[in-house]
Amino acid sequence: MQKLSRLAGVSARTLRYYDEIGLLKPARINSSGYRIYGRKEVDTLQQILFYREFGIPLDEIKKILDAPDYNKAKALKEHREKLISKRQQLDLLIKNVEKTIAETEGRLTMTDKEKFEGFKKQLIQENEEKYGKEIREKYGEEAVKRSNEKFMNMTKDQYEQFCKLGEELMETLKRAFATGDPAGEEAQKAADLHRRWLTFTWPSYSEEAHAGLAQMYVDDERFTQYYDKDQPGLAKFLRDAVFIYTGKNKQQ
Amino acid sequence: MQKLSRLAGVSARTLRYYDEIGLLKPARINSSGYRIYGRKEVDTLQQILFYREFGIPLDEIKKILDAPDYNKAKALKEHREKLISKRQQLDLLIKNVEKTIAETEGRLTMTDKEKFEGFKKQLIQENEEKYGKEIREKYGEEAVKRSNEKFMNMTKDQYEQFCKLGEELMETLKRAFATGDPAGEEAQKAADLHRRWLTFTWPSYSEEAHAGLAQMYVDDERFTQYYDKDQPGLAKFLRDAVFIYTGKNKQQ
DNA sequence: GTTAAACCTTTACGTTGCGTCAATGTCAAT
DNA sequence: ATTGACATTGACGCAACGTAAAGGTTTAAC
Repeated sequence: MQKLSRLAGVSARTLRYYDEIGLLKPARINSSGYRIYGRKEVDTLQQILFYREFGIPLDEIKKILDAPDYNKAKALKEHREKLISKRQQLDLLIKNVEKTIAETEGRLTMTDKEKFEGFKKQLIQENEEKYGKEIREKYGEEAVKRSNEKFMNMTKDQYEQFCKLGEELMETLKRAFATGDPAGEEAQKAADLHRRWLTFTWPSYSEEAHAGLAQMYVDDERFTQYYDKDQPGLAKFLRDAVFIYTGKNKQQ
Repeated sequence: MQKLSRLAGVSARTLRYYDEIGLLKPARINSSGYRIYGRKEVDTLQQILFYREFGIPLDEIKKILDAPDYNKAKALKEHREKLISKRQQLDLLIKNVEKTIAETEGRLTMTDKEKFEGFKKQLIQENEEKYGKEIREKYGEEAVKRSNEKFMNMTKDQYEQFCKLGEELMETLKRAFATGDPAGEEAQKAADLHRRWLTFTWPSYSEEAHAGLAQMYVDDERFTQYYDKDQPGLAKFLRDAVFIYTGKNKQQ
């Protein structure tokens, strides 16, 4: 019965399985086919679980159970050997994986170390200086940390995509600005590119955060300066487009 | 085809399985249903094997294969984490097993330390003094070492059995001696008990060694003394019984 | 007394990565 | 035509259960 299963913390299925493989037979079976377990079976089950915790396969447990004590000790020692050799294999695997990781990173960072790695750090610092405080205040220390982590872990490929996306954004944005319509097709495409650009460095995307950042582009002059340097009004235009894109239609 | 399987060192079954799960589809299938693999597939297989060596499950490899490079590196790192946590679990298991082993041994040696452990050591010394040299000469240093090791590793239960068997042997031997017939039922029973008694401390049993030892009982006075102390002639009688038991019927 | 909830049963498929038959078909060489 | 090497699909097996499915039993509530 399930008293036993709950008592020992194993599933009923497990008991049935142990019965099936002959590891733990019930004391008797009543008229309606129910398995009835007695005190002795409880003890046996405890022993089974005891050995199972060590990861000893069930068929070996079966042997151990009806073996004298000295064989039990021997079995434990043998099992220890198996575990140890397993760990050695694991160690080897880990070593190899780490070597491979190191190599891949070596390829990525060594290829054009100054250009890529230098740029990266610089950009992070800029990122930190520019938006860090704001984002920190708005979304907490954790978010910034995760964002920087994500950026630090970017590979060269990702970084190149990121840059390309930034350029594309700028081009699209300028074309959209020429139309003058922040709800227009081009402007919305720019807003979408901006979202994709963001998700490269942001750990998670939300419309609120996106809209909030867009507003910051207008409020923070360092931002405004960056977007307006060629086309005055570009920051405001991007904000409007993003507001529409995110559904935050200016009512904030 | 099997060119590929041999080339890459995997079985044909493996290739079929990889096809089945969609991990590596052949380039095409010819008119009679044969799988044809091309250059590209060879490369892919190499990659698969590369990741497989790290113990990465096949469905993850599948994901990794059609993912960009930066995700491959990420996957490796994630896998490393898994391996490390696996190793931690293993370490825990090993620690527990070792603790248990230590406890069991503690119980065995502490229970009646002087009585059992003292006896054991004394017996080993006696054993060494008495037969050590002879056995060493006859069967080599290794055999003695293994024998002593086996004895040292005996548990209390085993030791008790060993003693009981020794007593039973003596009783049976004396009864057999009274019949005067070394080929008789009682004498052969004694010889068999002697064999069982030996296998407690001998790493392996052979009829030659058994017969050799029985002869030693007669040749070495320390042995003779032990067996003859109650019944003069007992050592000789045991030797004769063992010779018959082992089939070495005196012709040596 | 009926009915539902809780518990039991057997049967059987799914999991992972192939190994290992079995039964049968195809290709190249003798 | 035959033989041997190689191919195919299909199926079971492995460890230790989880997870239904389909149905019988017990117990408690109404």
